[in-house]
Amino acid sequence: MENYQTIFQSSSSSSHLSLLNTLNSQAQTQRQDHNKSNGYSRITSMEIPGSSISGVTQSNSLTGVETEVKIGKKRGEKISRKPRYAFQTRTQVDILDDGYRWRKYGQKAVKNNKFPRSYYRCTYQGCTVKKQVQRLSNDEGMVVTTYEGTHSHPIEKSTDNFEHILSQMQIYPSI
DNA sequence: CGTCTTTGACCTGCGC
DNA sequence: GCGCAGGTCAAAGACG
Repeated sequence: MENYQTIFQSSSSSSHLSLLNTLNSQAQTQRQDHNKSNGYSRITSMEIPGSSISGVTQSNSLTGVETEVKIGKKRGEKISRKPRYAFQTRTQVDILDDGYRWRKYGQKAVKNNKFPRSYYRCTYQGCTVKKQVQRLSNDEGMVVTTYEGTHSHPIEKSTDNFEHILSQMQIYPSI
């Protein structure tokens, strides 16, 4: 029954979607090439010139990590796969305002990390996208945001700052 | 009153 | 089989 959409609806103002869509396409192509079983099979880096997120001037670099996840651990359901993208962001704020509405549904202490990991789910009806946010203990200025799945709907609010950042992202094929 | 966060319990996978 | 770690659920409370 779970039908995870990977096709974005057209939205003229959704550069976030465009970017993630690009990543998704790349990831799928690379997945065919490298066909690793699981884990972080590919790393994508992005350089962002001085920028601000939600009014906080920070991020100089982002690192995107694409991987695949087995899901369906929900009480005996079938196992399927979802793309997952991790972005390392150097910022003082944990929550990047990416234009979507998120509801926090959990927080867990992570081993070897003094900061907890937070779990968020997109609140758009029918959207199953999740994200995890975690601050690195060995680099307190670095926040890792992991997106799981892709949005099948337009952004709900305008986030010029974030769009500006994304628009300047340069995607490197690999590390 | 609706929405969101907090937080402990619960479930599952994995390594030993 | 057991214990640990990661991920999710859901009740209760906070907040606008």
